[in-house]
Amino acid sequence: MKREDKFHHGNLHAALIAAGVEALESGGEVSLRDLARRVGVSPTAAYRHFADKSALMTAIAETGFADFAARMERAAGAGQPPQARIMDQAWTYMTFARERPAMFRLMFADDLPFAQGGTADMPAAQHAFQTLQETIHAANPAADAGQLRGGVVRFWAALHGYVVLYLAGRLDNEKDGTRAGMEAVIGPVIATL
Amino acid sequence: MKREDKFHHGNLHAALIAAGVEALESGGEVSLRDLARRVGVSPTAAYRHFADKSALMTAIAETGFADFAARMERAAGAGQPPQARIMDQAWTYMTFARERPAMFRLMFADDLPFAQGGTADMPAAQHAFQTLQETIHAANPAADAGQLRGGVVRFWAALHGYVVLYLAGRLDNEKDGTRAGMEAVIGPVIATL
DNA sequence: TGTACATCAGTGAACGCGCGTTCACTGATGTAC
DNA sequence: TGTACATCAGTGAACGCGCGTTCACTGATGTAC
Repeated sequence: MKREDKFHHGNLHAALIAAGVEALESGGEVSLRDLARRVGVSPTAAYRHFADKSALMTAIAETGFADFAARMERAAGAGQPPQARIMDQAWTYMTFARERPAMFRLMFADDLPFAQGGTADMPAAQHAFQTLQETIHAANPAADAGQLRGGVVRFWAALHGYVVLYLAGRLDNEKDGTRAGMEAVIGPVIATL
Repeated sequence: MKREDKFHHGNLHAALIAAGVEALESGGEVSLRDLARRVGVSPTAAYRHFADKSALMTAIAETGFADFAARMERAAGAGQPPQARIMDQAWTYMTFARERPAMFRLMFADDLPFAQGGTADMPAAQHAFQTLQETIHAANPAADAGQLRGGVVRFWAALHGYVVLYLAGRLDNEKDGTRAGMEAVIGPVIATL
């Protein structure tokens, strides 16, 4: 047992985050009081570990980015030609959003402090972004920095928009939810990189 | 004065929607009670005109789509070659989102009843979509139905993703907020249509 | 090894708030004769 | 033209809820001598 496995008390920090993850998986809104309840602790106790609610939410989002980055990295190493690896990452992105929609929304919410000025202080998010960037660079090694960035943003926007519209029920969910459906839409964008 | 311009009471339906639009422009969350307050009426009165809060929110979103569709149609008729008209629509989309971010978020929220199963019962939304579809069709008259739909979804996803990431502060807001910045990213997607 | 004490992770109660919705009602409007 | 009446858009009070956050506190842990 590690030092963090103390029973009587302690480890509340991690427990609150875990409860938050759980709450996100099982639906809607996450409240600080509810997380305290799940952990079996008074609401006040959370303030010993987080400055306020948004700090807690940021920490929860961070675990989402960690999972996300790990999946993206796995996908990036899988296929053979860069284009196929990019498509694998696209499907991974889509799959993550479908499996953990509430977490996905939190990660890309715009009312959290870390949203301002990008995710500079969110290493896992940076990591996922870089993984993608490297694969896109591999697909077109001759590209200069500007072209590369333009390509990354283009691909990311297309993919993110597709996923977001899908989650919002704005696409044809039967067809567009399949890998083939996604490839038909995203494929030509990859070809522009 | 029309029949709807009654003073003493009446016209609450329109007044509540107008208050909702106003509340959205001036920031965050919209509550039914707050709208009633703005109009100078008891919260209960709203239920004479809307089944519940989400019906009110849907009506508010509807006015957003009406404005949006009108702007999109104007943009579609402006430039000369189809590609230029498509880009005009892209910039219009982006501009709408920047000018009315809270309304934009409401329109594309996924927790409103109309989100389920697309926006079939939201004529203005359909209208905007069709305007875009027609311009894209004009850009490639030889496309069959499947190709056309694929193209529309591709363009829409790229554009929507770009705008959403922009609003969430995930892009380089200085550069990507300009028309030139957007064109560099979106242009190659238009070329795939 | 045993005692004194500082530290600090927790508690419990409260503050002040706003929300969506329901209830029984009132009082002005407009129609029928 | 005047009266009786039904309609229906509003009111006011309440229900029950949950929220984030602050306050003064307690009681277990671990360190110093």
